[in-house]
Amino acid sequence: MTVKAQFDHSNCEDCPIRHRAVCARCDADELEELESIKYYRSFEAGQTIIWCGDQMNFVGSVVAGIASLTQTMEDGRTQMVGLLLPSDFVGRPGREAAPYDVQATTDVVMCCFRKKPFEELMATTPHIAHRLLQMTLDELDAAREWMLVLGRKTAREKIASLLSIIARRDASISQKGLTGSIVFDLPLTREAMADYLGLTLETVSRQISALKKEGVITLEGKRHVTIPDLGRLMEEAGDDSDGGFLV
Amino acid sequence: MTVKAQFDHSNCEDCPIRHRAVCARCDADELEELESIKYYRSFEAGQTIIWCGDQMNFVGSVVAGIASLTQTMEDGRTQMVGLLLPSDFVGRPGREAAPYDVQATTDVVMCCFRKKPFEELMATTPHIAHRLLQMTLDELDAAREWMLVLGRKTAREKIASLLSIIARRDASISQKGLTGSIVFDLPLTREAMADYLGLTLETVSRQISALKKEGVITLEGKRHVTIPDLGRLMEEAGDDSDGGFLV
DNA sequence: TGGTTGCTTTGATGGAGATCAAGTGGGAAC
DNA sequence: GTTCCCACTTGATCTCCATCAAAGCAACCA
Repeated sequence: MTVKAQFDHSNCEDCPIRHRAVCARCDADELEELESIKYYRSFEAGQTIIWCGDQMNFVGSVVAGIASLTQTMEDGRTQMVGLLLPSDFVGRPGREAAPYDVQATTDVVMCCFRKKPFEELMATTPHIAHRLLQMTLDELDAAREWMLVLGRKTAREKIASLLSIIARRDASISQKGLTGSIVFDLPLTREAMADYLGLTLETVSRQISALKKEGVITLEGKRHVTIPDLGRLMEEAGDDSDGGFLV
Repeated sequence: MTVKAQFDHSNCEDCPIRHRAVCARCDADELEELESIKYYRSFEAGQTIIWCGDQMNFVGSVVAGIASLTQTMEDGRTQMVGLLLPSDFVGRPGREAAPYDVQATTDVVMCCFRKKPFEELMATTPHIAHRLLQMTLDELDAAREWMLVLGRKTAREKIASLLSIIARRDASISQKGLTGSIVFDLPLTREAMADYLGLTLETVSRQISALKKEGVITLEGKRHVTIPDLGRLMEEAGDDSDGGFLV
């Protein structure tokens, strides 16, 4: 087994997969064990990747597309509790059952590792465990920041918060306009946004219309968004943080 | 260094400290290193243990009392994002700054470990890192379950959810009544409950009065609560889960 | 004893967002 | 081209909770 003491991810920029957790390409150079237990799975939009309560026999990272973590009450009320963008990790080493549904919001490609071998690898490779702890702490911070959004922000602020998260997260992938404006396609339906924000889809629609009318955002069609001034949007979100934790 | 491969916490029942993370007494038998870097700190109710953004130079567990994790917006709106009961762990190995305020809700005693030595210990003691990962995953699950409460539950359900958490958490400490009823003292002011639930203190007060009038709970004074039927309360909370993740 | 202070309760009112209900528009299938 | 379907928008109304305001109550102090 050849394991370097430290990961060097300076070359990850070229890696289309960009795993934060276990970059399938980058790490492969360092950990052939990872490579050997790796496989890919595809899911169609709307498909449920993991059902709440199911046995989980793999962990992995989202390579392409968007997946969501969702909790549902008996009467059907649902709350999205996490958004998985490319490079985000899925799975709980050391856990049997999934604590919530994982759904493909768009078409999704995942890079998976069978759980058992991955856990064994983790046990023998301290820095993978350490990396996983760091990532879990990031997720925890994101979840807690989102609790502020859910508990205390107005509908308008909630929308602005979500848009600025996606903008900042997407900005690294999509092009920034010449004037510094950010352009991206909303990867979520109004209903999915509502589920994430603890609102109804009608309220989401109304607030987006309002932001559009006031020039905070521009819409082409229903999904193509331009944000001329991210600072303005973040003010609308009541956002004093750098948003580093979020999603 | 004498480190057993596995922790045996079967004797923790007698341990008043009951650390889930690093039981100061129990682990001391196994890890004298932990003992050597351990110290205690006391905080008065209302005192801020850690300010958001501060350098954190220790990690530790709550030994007695209740602490809360709080986020505050510029305009003063605040949201509690976590409740730390005795045995809960505080701190982010590998992190510099605290992501939110930690406040003593009641008088608090903490068992602390200086961060640097603790991290070094973690690096050389895989199962401590593993234990920390498990705990962080627990916290993440709790945070996400709370997102459902904040996003989708009514005021009444929120109150019932909070009461049943405290009841289940406290039940192991306080006595269960003869009829199976649970008795405990609310460790939070109405305002603190409101901050946790994303409500106003008036709404909290009204909902508690309503639950009392309908016999779901009994109040002696303002804080002493009896829950005659936990099942009933959990129905009120809209709670289908076993609540295993929460707090 | 009376006053202050902090926590809590209760009442009256208003508003943000939910709910119910049409209606729009664009893409795919026929 | 027409039809259907789905995501979305917009309008009307209602309701739950926030807000503002006042008062109750226990502990503590002078």
